[in-house]
Amino acid sequence: MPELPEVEVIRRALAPLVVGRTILEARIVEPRLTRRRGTPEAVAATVVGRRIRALRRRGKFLVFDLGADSLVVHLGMTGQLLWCEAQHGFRPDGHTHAHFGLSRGGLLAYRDVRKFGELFVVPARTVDSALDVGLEPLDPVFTAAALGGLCRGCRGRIKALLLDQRRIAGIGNIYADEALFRAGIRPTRRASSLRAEEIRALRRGIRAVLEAGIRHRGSSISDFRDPSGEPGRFAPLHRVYRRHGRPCVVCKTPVRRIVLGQRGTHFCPACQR
DNA sequence: CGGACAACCTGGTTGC
DNA sequence: TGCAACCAGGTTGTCC
Repeated sequence: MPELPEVEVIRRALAPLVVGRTILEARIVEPRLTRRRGTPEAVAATVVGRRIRALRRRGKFLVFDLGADSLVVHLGMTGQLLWCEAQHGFRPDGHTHAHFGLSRGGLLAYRDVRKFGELFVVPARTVDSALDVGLEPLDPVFTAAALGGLCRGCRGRIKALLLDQRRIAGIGNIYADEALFRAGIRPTRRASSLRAEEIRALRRGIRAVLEAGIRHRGSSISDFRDPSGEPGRFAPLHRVYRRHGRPCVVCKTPVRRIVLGQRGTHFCPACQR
């Protein structure tokens, strides 16, 4: 569910609501949430009493800046962060695994059907090393030269490179397929075989599709919701993702689906070489 | 290093 | 209608 655009949509919606508020209460009821590091009790004890200074995004991670420490949230496949302006309107269901009561009555709930998401606290100055993710594709540092360098140093397939969070941060299965379609590149190509012109097209395709995803408030296949519970509107605009068997929007050739690295992979066999 | 695979979870869809 | 099989936006660990 949540790739870079969805996480960014959540960040933009949540930041004006939570920044400046103090965490008054933290309830983490599903211990799996903190499996990576810490315990529910330790995380809760660290965040209570702290003011949220900023809300940032790094790849698919949301980072709540609490001063000396940062609270990090990853939404896995089905994680949601839902906002309740008034705490008495909070109606947790069986999939609501944590909630945070904030000053001025706000409440932030974490809901996650499949429980692949996680939540942990790290010292603020160690966030970067703890997350260990690569280039932000929407940052100025993500140049054609930078992407070219990654491609040259990679013997695998280009789609695998796009999905490798330690090289490029935030691209998931939907946006990888969509970016490769826009660039006219077959997902099975060896990354090191891309020519300079293809690398420029890929960089453009990646940025364009991520920006479009954000502009349309995310891709909701089934679970994605923004903090107010609204689904995104980008899914109907996907050009290849889960459109196998249907005509390519450009050339009418049927879109194909293959499995690459255990992930469903969609492309137009005519447009993508 | 790359690739194949299983595992972690739950629910929706498909096909017999 | 019932039920099994398969699929899913992600990540990690193991093995070869």
